[in-house]
Amino acid sequence: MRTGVKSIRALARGLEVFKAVVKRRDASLQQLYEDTGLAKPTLLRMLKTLEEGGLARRSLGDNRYRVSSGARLFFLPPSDADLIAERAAPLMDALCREVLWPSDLGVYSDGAIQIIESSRYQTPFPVNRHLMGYTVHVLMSAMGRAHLAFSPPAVVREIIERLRQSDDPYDWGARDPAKIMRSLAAIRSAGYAVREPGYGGWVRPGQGDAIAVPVLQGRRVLACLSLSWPADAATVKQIVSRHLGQLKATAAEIAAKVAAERDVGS
Amino acid sequence: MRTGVKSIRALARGLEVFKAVVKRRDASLQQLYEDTGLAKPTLLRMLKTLEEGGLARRSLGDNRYRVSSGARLFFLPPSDADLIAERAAPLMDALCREVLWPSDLGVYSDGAIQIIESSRYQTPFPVNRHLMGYTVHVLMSAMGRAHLAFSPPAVVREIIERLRQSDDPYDWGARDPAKIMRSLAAIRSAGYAVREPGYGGWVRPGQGDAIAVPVLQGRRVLACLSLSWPADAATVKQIVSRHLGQLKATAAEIAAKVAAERDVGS
DNA sequence: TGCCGTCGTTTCACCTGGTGTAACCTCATC
DNA sequence: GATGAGGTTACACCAGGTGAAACGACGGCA
Repeated sequence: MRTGVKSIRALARGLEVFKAVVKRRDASLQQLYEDTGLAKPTLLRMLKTLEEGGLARRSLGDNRYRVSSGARLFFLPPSDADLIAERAAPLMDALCREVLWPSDLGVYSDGAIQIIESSRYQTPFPVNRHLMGYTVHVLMSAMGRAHLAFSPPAVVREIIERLRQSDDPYDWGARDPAKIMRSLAAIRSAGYAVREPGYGGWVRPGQGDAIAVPVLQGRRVLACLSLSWPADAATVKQIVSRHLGQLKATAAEIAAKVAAERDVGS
Repeated sequence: MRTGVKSIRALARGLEVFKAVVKRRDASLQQLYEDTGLAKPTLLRMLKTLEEGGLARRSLGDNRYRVSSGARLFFLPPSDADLIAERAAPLMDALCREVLWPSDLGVYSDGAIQIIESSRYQTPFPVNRHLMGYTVHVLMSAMGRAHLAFSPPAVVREIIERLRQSDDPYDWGARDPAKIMRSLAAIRSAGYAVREPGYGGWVRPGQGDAIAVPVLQGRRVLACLSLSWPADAATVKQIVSRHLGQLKATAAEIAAKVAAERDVGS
């Protein structure tokens, strides 16, 4: 993105003040003055603005500033997927710079894999963009197969059971569990998943190909990270030998970042 | 307070942008442009700033802005007391302007009444300030007695039981429940509580006096609202005849505001 | 009661920094 | 490859953000 946009000092400082109020649950002007180093008139104006914006309030009784309870309305608790996507984004960006091919991040949700982040914008190659929020099929896509292969048996059973009831032809593979189990074993020993041959028509200017690895937290698959490229540019073997290591490393970094975040939250 | 402080436009607009992003869970620049009416370069700069401040992020995959999950760190869930205090403050301010004597707002917590808001700053008379956060005794203070008198019997029993185990001499009245019950009945029929004679030494330049009424939500006492004045300025009878109506009306308004807020939250 | 120190508020003049128009670039669609 | 929509950059104007300094309110102390 290489954005040369300048930021707005007045706003940045206002946010600093807000954070300072949050940090102390209540704060006097003097304390904020000491904490932030801003001039008192400046603080007064900013706190007035925060107050009018519904983020802070000033108590009558002690003239101290507090976080407005109305502020809770602005902060709907973020989903796990949001958190993972946010931690993953810079790492995926870095990966894309090294590898040049784009990668996607997906989570299992409701019988499908949902794309929650993607670096397709970052690559100069004509792969399909507009993928965010779309879903791909568990049994057909590289990410779905990686998710299954590295999930505990109980989770796998549950997902398969769910897919048996699906009307979608792409999910009908769930009716032959034995076959699925064989592929999953192969994926586990290889360390990565490819998509079911013939699936993935969504890369338009020629067939695309993809591999996927899991983002693991203990035994749980948090998400899956894929790498895509036009099929005519390289074979799976070539890509694996060149980039599988980087892909796995990125997945591990994502897991580590999310884990670090979890600790803070508790 | 009558504050002549000016607010900061850049900050106010930045908060608007943030709210706009919150409103749509994710938003393109174009959408924010339409929603806020701000120029796009302005939006870019503000969003950049929000991003750096950890409140927003821009997804790689679709270039859309979302609320950062890091914003969660700023958000400590506000307590009920905070919410009540915030709703009550402007009403207490108004009351104080009419009546000229200050009022306090308290909630029962852990065997005592905690002062969570106060309009003592607003009154020109030399009553004790610095009350926020202090606690007063349930059986002795006007607010504590109002709390008990208008609470359901089960709650009253629980509180009395708690106070029996207190070391504080001011709580020893709990050892004669029958006497307490008689006072509570009297308070209920009068519609307001006064403090136990002799209690309330904390109004310094001469004894102070106070009456208190409950802020009711259904059968629950959310908080208690008191009105204080120097004992030599007026008798309880005079104050009751002049101001009890206003005090009760204010308590009812507080209850209504909090109830309205609750509905939004659900 | 008067003095003093602390903390909050107001004033005001400087000039930085926020602002929007206009031009430009990128990408998707047909 | 033309068209249009959405996103970004450049630039020049001047509103508006800024902090020093003065002022005011309050509490503590003796």
